[in-house]
Amino acid sequence: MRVERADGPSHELRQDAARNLERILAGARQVFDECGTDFSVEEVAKRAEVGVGTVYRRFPTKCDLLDAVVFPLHQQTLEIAQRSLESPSGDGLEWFVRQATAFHAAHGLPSRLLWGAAGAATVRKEIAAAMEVLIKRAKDFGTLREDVVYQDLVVLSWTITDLVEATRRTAPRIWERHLDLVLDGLRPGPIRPLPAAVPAVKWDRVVAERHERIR
Amino acid sequence: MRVERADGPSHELRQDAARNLERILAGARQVFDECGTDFSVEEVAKRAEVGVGTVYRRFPTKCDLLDAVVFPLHQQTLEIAQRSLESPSGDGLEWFVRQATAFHAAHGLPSRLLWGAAGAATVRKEIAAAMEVLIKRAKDFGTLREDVVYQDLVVLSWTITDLVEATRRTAPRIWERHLDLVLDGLRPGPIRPLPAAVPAVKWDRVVAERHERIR
DNA sequence: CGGTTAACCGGAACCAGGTTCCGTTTCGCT
DNA sequence: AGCGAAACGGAACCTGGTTCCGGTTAACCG
Repeated sequence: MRVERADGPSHELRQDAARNLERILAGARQVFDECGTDFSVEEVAKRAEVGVGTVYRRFPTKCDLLDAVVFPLHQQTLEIAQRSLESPSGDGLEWFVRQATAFHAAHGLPSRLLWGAAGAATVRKEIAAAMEVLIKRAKDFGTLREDVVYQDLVVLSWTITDLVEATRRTAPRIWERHLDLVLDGLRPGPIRPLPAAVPAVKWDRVVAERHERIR
Repeated sequence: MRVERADGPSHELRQDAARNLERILAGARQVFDECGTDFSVEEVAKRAEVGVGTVYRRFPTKCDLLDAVVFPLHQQTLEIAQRSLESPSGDGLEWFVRQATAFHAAHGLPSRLLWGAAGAATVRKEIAAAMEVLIKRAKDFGTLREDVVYQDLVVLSWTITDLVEATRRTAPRIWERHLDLVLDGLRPGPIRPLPAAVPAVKWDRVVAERHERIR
């Protein structure tokens, strides 16, 4: 008797409401692209040519609105995981980590927000299942330490995506060097050559960009 | 003829002003301990038994106030760096990274804010100098790959401190395992045993804590 | 000491942005 | 056409950072 959530209306929307919902989503995507998470609900309403009240009936909070905008990204990450299962070789895991990170780097959303969004949990579980398979394969093929567990890979992805976020504007490829380093380890031994480091002249800008100030 | 900044008054403060400055700093430290970066200036003023206007004359913005509170942490990190120079062995670098991370874990400030604070730049340079020495020694002693550069260590510290921040409440030691992993690498080979992973029952909470929602 | 004044004080007012409220309008149905 | 539920819009509200300004006071001078 009452519509519960924006992501799963329990009854048909009235024609005008449906039209406005589309407009709101379109406007939100637009504003989000421009401002990232700093987008203002007022601005979204303006783009959608709608009152703020209308936005808020559909999305009770700014956070819900963000969830809706972000929703497709979960699905796309899952698809990367599934694609990396296709070849049964041992490097699917590494391929997945690289692809997923590159994909993440391409859009501007902090991974904490991406995976904290409502509805992310179920997708996360599916990705986890895929990763367990990838991990097993990598161990079988001898490309991964036996004592590494799923958790470690998750933590690794957290650190790498945080790095991506901090350096997107100033050194958008630095995460690749760091990932290579983590895969091989910092100790001397049988290693592959690393990608180039950031040129010294650029480094100060990289540092400045990562260090933020409040508000 | 005009006092420029709170961190370096160019003339003596009037007695009442000096007293209030102390109170404000004390209050700010207190409130910051309780609320982290969400502390409100109004609350600081209340603790200091002072009007907001008084706080704002001393610290033109909330950010400046935070800088003042955070200032001692820079110095302490530098001291860790200097202490790790004392022994001329090859493991000073690793010791420094571990100590500095542990120190960082002990207080609640995101490292981006810590190092973005005004006045951090000079300390950073001193720490960098120390790290260059530590890196050289580690390479000479054969405990560090030859192709690793200063930048890599900085990036490593960024990722590890971000991890610390994300897991402080739920898995405050997980960064140690991850650091061990990064030092040795994820590939099979001559490795040392890792610290335990997070127990499965706890893991969901760790994940939930890291994934934040907007506002 | 009283007078003078620049420095200082407090808190009301302002502003921005998220959220709520409610009188008005519109859709969908009979 | 008439009716009620659903939807609309935007003014009003709230929180928290920041600014403003009339009143107060420390410090110094005659």
